[in-house]
Amino acid sequence: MKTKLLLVDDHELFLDALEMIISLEKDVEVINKAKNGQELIDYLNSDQEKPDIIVLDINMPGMDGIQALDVLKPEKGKAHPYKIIMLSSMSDTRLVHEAVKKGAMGFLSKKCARKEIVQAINAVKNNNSYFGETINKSILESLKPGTTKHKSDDPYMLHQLTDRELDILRLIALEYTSKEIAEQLFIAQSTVDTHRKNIIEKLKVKNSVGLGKIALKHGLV
Amino acid sequence: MKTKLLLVDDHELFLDALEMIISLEKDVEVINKAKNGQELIDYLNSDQEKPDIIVLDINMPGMDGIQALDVLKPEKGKAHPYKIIMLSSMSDTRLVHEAVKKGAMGFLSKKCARKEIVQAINAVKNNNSYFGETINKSILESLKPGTTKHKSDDPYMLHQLTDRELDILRLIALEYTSKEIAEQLFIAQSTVDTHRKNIIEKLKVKNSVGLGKIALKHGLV
DNA sequence: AATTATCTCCCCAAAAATGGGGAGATAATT
DNA sequence: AATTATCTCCCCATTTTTGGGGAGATAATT
Repeated sequence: MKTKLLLVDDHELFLDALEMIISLEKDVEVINKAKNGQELIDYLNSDQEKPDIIVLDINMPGMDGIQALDVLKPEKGKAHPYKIIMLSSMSDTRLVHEAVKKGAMGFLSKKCARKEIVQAINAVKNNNSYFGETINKSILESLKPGTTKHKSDDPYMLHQLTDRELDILRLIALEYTSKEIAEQLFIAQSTVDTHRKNIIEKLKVKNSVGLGKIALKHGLV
Repeated sequence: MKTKLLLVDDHELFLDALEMIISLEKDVEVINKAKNGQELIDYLNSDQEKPDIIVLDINMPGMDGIQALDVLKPEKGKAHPYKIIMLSSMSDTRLVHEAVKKGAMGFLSKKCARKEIVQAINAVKNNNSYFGETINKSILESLKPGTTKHKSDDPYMLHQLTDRELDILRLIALEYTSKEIAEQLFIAQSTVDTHRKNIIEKLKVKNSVGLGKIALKHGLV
């Protein structure tokens, strides 16, 4: 029986290419491809053939890979119904930890060599986990003391903000004043100011310029 | 004689995969691959076999695709020595214009279907240009009246600033106040304020948050 | 010689943001 | 029942930014 794969990536070209690489292996077959998290979920909820392994890109518009992992979370006590290999452009340690915590069994950087993806599939197929060489290096690197990480590059930085704070942050980054934001959201200017204060505090920046930069870095604007 | 290709992308996995897709075509051959702009330039400056067509990713660390185009620019009056197809994750109209202006003959989104890359190669091989369907759509979209173009994405936007203004802009983007900037540059705070005023005016933004975003976009910080 | 650009600095006033504090309402969780 | 989180709003004062004006010094260009 061939191992059944489902590939998820928003770039069709990459998706096709990945399929070709994987199809060279004779004991593996790609049963479907999805262009975002939603398509993945929809497929799994349908009554079509279920995959053994899901290769899941992290950066996707709409529902991203990490969010998709949340949805795929198995019921308490049960094992993960699917074996998952994450793919990412950046090999960010935090992302690796996050993904593993949410049940991923493998993690590959897109910078990895072709053979790594095959190795990863074989490893995961046998219930082992696989983390690319690049990833291992970056994990070791991050364990070194004294390595200054740019806090503002933390992809989960914005998770500590509430929904409302995200609204406000976005509008600040769009160069609106507190008064304008208040008018748009039908709340008092003082409320906007309070939110602004709290966001600056939470994100550890000096002023609204810092807020704008973080919003930009995280694709909020 | 087979058409000789050189592929440039920072993701090795994608590079390998792209090579496989292209290798299915019998009149085309991939003679080399590069992982960034510098490797590309180095290869072209070496005495190794020269490619007919270069497939060039835009987003790469270090020297990106657009910068590489600058370096590859032919001497005045002469035609481009290489035919270039740009690849990009985003199909940004501005990028397309920029790339075409700098001599690219094709532009593809990574979202494109597999066959598009083949079509693009064939078109460019015969001295035609090729722009993916996705791209065409976005160009047409941008020609629609009422479509606000993002002026802040103009890569030459900062050229209108004087050296001193660039200094100030950078410090503002680093979240310093006028007073702090004045102290660092040994000038009066009023001078910094004047500069700030002028920069906001020149860059057509609403406030310092806009300045921060532009500085970030242009790698000033 | 005259113009232009740049950098510098100042005046003024209004608007906005920053940084403390507190506090009520609601909803969710423990 | 009590705690916690979130969103809302207000008070205060201070600092910073915005937006208008003008103007002198210098250097470069026409």
